[in-house]
Amino acid sequence: MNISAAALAAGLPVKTVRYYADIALVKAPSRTNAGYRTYNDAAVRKLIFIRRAREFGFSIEECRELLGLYQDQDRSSAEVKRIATKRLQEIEIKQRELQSLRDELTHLVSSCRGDDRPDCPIMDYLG
Amino acid sequence: MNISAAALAAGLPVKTVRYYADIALVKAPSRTNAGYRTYNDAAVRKLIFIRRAREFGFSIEECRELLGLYQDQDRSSAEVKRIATKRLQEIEIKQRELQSLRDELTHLVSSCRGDDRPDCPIMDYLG
DNA sequence: GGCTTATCTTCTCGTAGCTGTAAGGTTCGG
DNA sequence: CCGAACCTTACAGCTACGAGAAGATAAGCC
Repeated sequence: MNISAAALAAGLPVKTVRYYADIALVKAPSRTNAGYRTYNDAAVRKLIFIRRAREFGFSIEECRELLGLYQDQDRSSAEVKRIATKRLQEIEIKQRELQSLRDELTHLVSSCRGDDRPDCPIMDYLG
Repeated sequence: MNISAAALAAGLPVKTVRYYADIALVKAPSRTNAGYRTYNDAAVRKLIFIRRAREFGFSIEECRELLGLYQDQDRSSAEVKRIATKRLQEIEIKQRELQSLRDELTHLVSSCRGDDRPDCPIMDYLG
């Protein structure tokens, strides 16, 4: 499987797959004589794993750690749970931040007439 | 007022104030003979305006636009409201994304025993 | 005046996670 | 056997700064 077939199978852009190889996250298992990267099913599974982890918002370094655990027969689920819980807490913090931004902005937007006059509570608030 | 006094008054790091000058967002109104940036109250007000807008998550380019409107006597509040509404929608979209991530991750985390055995529904899901 | 220290300047590099583009080699279909 | 479609590396660019270097200037203190 060359890189475009692997990328397609993994649901990732070719550029991203090459980038992951560059940073040694998921390297191509082999190369052809001409230097083309060659992927097998196991490598594609790793790429899919990374894609899903990225969709959860895990950083590349966290993905690297998770992938290590994925391939570790002797892992403890506690370690996985610890990383996931950390991410969950980050999400919750972000949510609270967004909620307070939203509340404030909603208030400002709804109190702005939005006509062709310059008076504007949004500007008043910012200035 | 030199840059550190202005930064303090605006509640921004010096580095950020210099950066805003570099990108012509808020330039220092003047310079001393030695080349030191000199700020006045009007410039500090602009910096504060930008800080507040950034806290709402507006991009630098949006801040530039908002600052233009801030200084425009003939602005229409409709234009301000349009930009703010756009930001509000982005926040709402982000919130929904985070909520579904949170739901999924919460489910996975709570179903993971988190002991020293390798069995883990989080890994099962990702792999 | 002179000395030390704080502050200023510009400059470049680094961050995260890619994406775009250029210049060139390889492979494949007709 | 030729052009199209693929592959390679390498480098620039994106956001919004932050870190750090090297050197000029200012300010405080005696």
